[in-house]
Amino acid sequence: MKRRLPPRSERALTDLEACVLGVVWRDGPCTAYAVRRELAASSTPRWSDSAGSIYPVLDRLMALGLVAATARSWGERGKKVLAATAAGAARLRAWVPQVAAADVCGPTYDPIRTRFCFLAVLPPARRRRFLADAARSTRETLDRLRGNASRRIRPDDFEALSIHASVCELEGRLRWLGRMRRGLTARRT
Amino acid sequence: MKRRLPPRSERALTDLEACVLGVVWRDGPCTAYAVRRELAASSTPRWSDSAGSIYPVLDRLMALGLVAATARSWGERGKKVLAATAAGAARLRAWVPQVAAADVCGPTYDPIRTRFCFLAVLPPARRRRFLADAARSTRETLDRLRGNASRRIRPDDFEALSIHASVCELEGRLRWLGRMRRGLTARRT
DNA sequence: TCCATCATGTAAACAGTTACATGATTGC
DNA sequence: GCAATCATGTAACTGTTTACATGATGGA
Repeated sequence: MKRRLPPRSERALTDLEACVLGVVWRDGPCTAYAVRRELAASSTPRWSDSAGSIYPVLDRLMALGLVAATARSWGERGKKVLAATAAGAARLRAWVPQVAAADVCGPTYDPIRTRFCFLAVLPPARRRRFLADAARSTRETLDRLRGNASRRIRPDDFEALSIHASVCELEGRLRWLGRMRRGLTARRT
Repeated sequence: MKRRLPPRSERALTDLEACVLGVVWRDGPCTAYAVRRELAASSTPRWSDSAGSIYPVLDRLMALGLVAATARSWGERGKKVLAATAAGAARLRAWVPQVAAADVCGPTYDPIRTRFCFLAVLPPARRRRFLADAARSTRETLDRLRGNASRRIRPDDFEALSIHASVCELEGRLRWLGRMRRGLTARRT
């Protein structure tokens, strides 16, 4: 029984690893706590803000030599100030442009769409309600995002600019939901 | 040290569990293998088509009484024909409309957007290339999806209709990428 | 003085992936 | 006869989450 998983140093970074590396590169020098807060505040809460995920990832990045820590005295345990190394920046530069590969550019996973696939399980009246609820909830999020996006954004603040991506995505979803709604209503008569 | 995770029967279904339940409900009676093929063929390959994920999930669903299996003789191990129980259909009916809750209606996780957030790590010329590559790759996927969506779709085939959601999403992404591209180019001069 | 926030971690549980393993059936 | 597909699973691993645990700092 031969297991030959490639050693970690040869494997591609996971999205979480790359993301943490990116935050350290962009915001560093900073503490692990700050990274955690940053990820939690992200408009897409893909990852939990738990310590249990960030610290192991940072340990891995340090073992790979992509992130370096310098100790500062603080309290009993001290604190570590993190920064991306030159190798870390290079690794990030290699990771970012990988868009053609695999399924990076395909449709994303959308819980609404997944639920919609099984809409036949609901009676017709509740199908319409589903679409109405989804549209309302999406519109609420959209309004909130538009509020954030209307601020003045520096042209190199790519994270802030990325809010526009979410806006366009949700606008697309609303168009789709509207179409589906009209489809259901048309058939009702 | 008290660990009190709620017992499985009280916990909400994960999206994968609900999805497998949904496929069994919709396509059943069918084998586990057919469910696996179905998930693999899904336009959003969120989950791998591996046996190692499907069989444990089906075991859990059976333990919960949401899916029932009847054995058929086939080869040495036999085969199991699966179908959703009444409780399974009820559970699915409860799961589908949960759209207001939590982050179901927020922006999805988009690897492109995540990469974009760290675009500052690239020199300006490569930033433009990133956007061009992402747009080309997205357009390719979009053309393929539009091909599928142009077929005649029965009005209650919600899975087929859900392709339109992916189309709208990718159209939204293209609009965003175009805007970002113009933004970069404008500043270049 | 007390509370929110800053700060660092660990242990257990769990979900999901990868790789391995086996065999039957069907069509060329 | 052989390859593709149908069919069912297991074992090891790994990444992530949940919950627990501790303590410092600074402001009300």
